[in-house]
Amino acid sequence: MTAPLRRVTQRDIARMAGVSQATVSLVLNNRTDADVRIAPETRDRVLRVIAETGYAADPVARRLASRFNRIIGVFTYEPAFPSGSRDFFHPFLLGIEEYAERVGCDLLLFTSAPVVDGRRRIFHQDNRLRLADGCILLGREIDGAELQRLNGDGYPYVAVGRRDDAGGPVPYVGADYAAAVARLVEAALRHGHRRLTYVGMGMTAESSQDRRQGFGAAAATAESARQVSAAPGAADATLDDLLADGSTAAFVEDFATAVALEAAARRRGLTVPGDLSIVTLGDPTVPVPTDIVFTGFRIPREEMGRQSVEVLTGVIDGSAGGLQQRLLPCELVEGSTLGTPDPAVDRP
Amino acid sequence: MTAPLRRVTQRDIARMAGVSQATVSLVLNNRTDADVRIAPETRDRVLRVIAETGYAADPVARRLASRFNRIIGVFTYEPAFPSGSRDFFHPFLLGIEEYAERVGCDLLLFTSAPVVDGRRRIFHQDNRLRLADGCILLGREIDGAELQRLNGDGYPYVAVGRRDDAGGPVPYVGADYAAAVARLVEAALRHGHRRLTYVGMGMTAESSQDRRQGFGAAAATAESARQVSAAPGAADATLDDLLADGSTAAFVEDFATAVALEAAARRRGLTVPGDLSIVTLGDPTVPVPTDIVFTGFRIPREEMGRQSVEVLTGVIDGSAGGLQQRLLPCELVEGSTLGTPDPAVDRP
DNA sequence: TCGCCGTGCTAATACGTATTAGCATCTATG
DNA sequence: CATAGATGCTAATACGTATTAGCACGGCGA
Repeated sequence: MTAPLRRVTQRDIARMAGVSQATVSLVLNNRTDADVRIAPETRDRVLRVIAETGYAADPVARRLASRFNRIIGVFTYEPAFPSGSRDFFHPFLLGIEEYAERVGCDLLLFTSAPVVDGRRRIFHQDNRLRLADGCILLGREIDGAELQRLNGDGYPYVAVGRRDDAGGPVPYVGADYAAAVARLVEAALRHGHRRLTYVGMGMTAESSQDRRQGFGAAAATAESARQVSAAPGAADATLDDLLADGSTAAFVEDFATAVALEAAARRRGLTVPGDLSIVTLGDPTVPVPTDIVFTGFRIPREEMGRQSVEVLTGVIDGSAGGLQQRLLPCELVEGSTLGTPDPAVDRP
Repeated sequence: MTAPLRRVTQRDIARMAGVSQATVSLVLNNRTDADVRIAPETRDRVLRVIAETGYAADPVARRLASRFNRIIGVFTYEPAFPSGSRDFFHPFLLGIEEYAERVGCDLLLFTSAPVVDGRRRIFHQDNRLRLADGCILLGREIDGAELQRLNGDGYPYVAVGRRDDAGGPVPYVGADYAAAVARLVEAALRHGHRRLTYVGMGMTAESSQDRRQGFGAAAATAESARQVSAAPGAADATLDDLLADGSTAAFVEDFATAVALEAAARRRGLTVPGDLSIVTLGDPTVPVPTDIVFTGFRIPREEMGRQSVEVLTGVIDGSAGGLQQRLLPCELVEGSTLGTPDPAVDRP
């Protein structure tokens, strides 16, 4: 083991080439402004020494001196790994990674952010946000107070998924849930469904609100359009509720709940979609094994990742005018769980 | 939009608290050495101002001044995303992420490294390795010259997967392929197989060498133990070759090749494992759909990721003595493709 | 009274780069 | 031959933090 030799610096290069440190920096950055002139021989000499030594500028010092780092931060607003939802977030990361590579940025995952009260916190004692030029926020729910603080600090960021204003507009790249749900509702109406039920997970997350709003708007002409809440574990109770209401189509926010509901229906001898149509409203957030292809839609996760980087770079260099909020369309999935309801019969 | 307000610095805090910048730094770092003393009242005053302003030290400046960054770099030595192998590498990343979180480090993905001649390069014009305190290297094949350079520079790194020396020992966390393959060969011998064939992908990667070595050592007592090379596309030719040789068991390095081989055998009316046993030597590196559970082993990818971070932190702070090379055991998979060979019959 | 020590803090400097004002030197021009 | 302008480079400084030598002050013992 040799002693950790000191890093080669611009000073060393300068000494070797017989110039000043400033000249090395100018050559390195290929500055050719009108008021910065380097003789070709000098430039070559410096470049030769750089090549010989294999010198590379220290990015940390560079960042301190100038303004940017070419680093994009990624903050995952979910409890620690390993968690069931990690597969759900992976495609976002792939898109982010792909676009970051294209624009020549490195990606900093803020794995060091501590978990307090079951969720990650951006702001804490030893906040490291500034390592990156800007940050992408991932997660089902994002604390509005933290968004507000980011806005206040003028820190460049983009949320993946639409977010309500928080002390100003929040830049985001989201999925157009409202439109996707509306199209599914319309499809159900065309199939002859008249009593629809939205089976949701909660009310707070923007992604839930958007789905509910799309449902409510599109189902306005139906005979009945209710919204209830349910969890995967309560599938039987949910099924009872649907049957009691006479609903023929369930729009289920959570994929796992849809799977459980279908299984419960089958156990009772009901057919899907004959006795009950089940529509899912997005990809599984936790892994659920099933052989059935549910009718529903797909969230353009990779594309959202890509575009979030695109928007972020715009926010960082200030070139993003009003284009800081985007909603991407979701692709509908033609599954086997939405169909024409059987003529009403007395059900047990 | 407000003008991008200047960052709050220690100077600002110092001014507000009526102390010097140095004092702020000392308070912030909770220094309580014998020769550094801060009166409790002063400390409280500074801390109060810090809390009020929400100040957080700039990690970049901190890194420039001190030595460490609490950033672990991850270099993926594969061509750009999207590539088929990304799912193979995901579990490594999960392990890395998990352990990084535990030790409070952030993760820097070097997505900016350019691809030259079909592979990523660590060293290039605008080398950013120094952003991180150390680096984890991922990839099937890693350029020995680059490892040598890392060793020469004294840059802390760890390879995931065993690597040959390169101007010195290479720190790594690998999988013990030799032992895993040897156990599978022994199982085949116990089943009565006498003519074995290793179906490989190449000779250069260390992971291939280790498997071949384990095969060769354990199969020494067999009547015949050959090694051939093959690709998934040439499954029929490979099958011909196996039958001509009279091999009853194929040890297939590449998962996709194993799947193709089984399909080819089935098309010819052969049974697996009756007519031919097929053993796989690791997880799929590209996604291959199959319903069959192949006998083989599982690479402890998440654990390798975790331990690579552990080793790296040791290398960085110099506390890792001789423990810089680890081989982890692979878990055997009891599949349905290794069995007792049918009594030899004339095959078409 | 002097020296000594402990206490609490600050001034100065280093880290490695980018930027800018400006100093020499040389050439062209009147 | 004085001067203006172009050319090629450097000195100085900023970025924000960590570290260290050392200053000022008060109390205490001799």
